[in-house]
Amino acid sequence: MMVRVVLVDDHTVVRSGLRRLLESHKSIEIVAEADTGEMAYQIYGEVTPDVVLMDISMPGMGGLEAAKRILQRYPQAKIVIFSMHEAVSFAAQALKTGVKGYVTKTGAANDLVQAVLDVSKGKTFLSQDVAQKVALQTLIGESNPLQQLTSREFEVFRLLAEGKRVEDVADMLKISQKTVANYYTLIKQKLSVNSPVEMVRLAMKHGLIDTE
Amino acid sequence: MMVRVVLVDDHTVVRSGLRRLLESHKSIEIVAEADTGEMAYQIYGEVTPDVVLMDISMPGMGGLEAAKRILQRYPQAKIVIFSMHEAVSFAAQALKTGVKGYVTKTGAANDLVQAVLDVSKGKTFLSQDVAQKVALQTLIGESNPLQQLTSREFEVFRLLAEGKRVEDVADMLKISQKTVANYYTLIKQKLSVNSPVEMVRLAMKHGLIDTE
DNA sequence: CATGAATTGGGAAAAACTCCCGATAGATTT
DNA sequence: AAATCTATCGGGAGTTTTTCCCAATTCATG
Repeated sequence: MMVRVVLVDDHTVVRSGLRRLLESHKSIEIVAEADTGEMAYQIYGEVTPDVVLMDISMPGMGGLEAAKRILQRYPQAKIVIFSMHEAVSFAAQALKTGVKGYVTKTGAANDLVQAVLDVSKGKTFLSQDVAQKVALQTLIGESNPLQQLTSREFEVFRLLAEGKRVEDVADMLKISQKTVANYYTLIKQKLSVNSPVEMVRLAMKHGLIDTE
Repeated sequence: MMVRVVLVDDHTVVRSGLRRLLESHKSIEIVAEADTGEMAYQIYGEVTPDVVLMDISMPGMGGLEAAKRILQRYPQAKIVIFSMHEAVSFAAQALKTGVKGYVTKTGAANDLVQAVLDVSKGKTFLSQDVAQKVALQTLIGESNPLQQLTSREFEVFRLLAEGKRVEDVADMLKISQKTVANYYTLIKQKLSVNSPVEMVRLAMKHGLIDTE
């Protein structure tokens, strides 16, 4: 029984690599590829694959947004998110949207195959490195305030913490500056930060931006 | 010939420890102690010691401010600053005020004795760990933009980089918010930082705040 | 279908930031 | 000793940001 997979990533080279990697496993078959979230949604309807493997960061609608759309239309869809971010918060955001697997690019190569296979069987998969961090945080009893943020708030927070100005964020998300400014205020309240500096440090602490 | 020393630190316990440490050396004699910068200044006039060993961080007028006052009145005073900060910038700020020695608390215990003895002989003393960093920075040709800041600007920068709000800084330094705001603008220009993120990175890079 | 959460943004006041300027006090130079 | 320079401190005023309040949609879920 083959596991039929759709590959979604905006980089052709990466798709080729992933295809090779996955197909080296005899029970996995790549039935289609897409290079945007929009296309992924469309293709899903056409081929109804067993699993969608999707990059989290893509121009236009990102991986999470695309996943959300697909899940909305096909609630039983099995999606694995493939991400460069090892931060717990990203995985949390992803899993909250309903995807079944979260794999980091830095993890073991076999993780990817495992994730696809596990998810195809109805299991959930989370990369070792992320699982490790979550476990530690939990055991230490350290709470992650970023969990309180909604998907959109998280996005805005991340961009602002990177140093983007309110105006830039508004442009990037195609919403008004007013909205971003309002989110900004809301986020600061939710996270109890009083200054932009504290916000940046919080983001650094949680690995959203690099310390350097 | 005994070296007559005045000890300045706001923590009684620390003073006791330092006294013990220094007096274990037969040629050092603690002739007085002070727990504030103000008192240090006053005592200096009364006992005119050979060396003043002063903690950099004390409530009220800090160690550097106190050193400045003493040096202003007694330009030949020999002062050793004792600090928790290993960052080059702190040492630079200290030496710029005219103190003769800078010793870190994390350095070797013997450094302290050595610093007092060296300075009493008219030499200058700088902790090994700091010297090491300075040397590396110099050899690598890396410049330290924080050097451009005046003493007060540096102070304001440090507090802001820690996440304090303009208002908090104004309260702490007992100056108006207006002044802090003006400094803030000036500092950003001098350091060419455009966002809080850059400010935090710069401060981290130079060890003013922890990486975490 | 109703309720609630999430997303979006307007209006208006408050706060922050910027830029320019002046005052003072010490230090340095001539 | 007088003039100059630098650091520190803040006012004025204009611009920008932030805040707070509120409302319209959309969408999911009970």
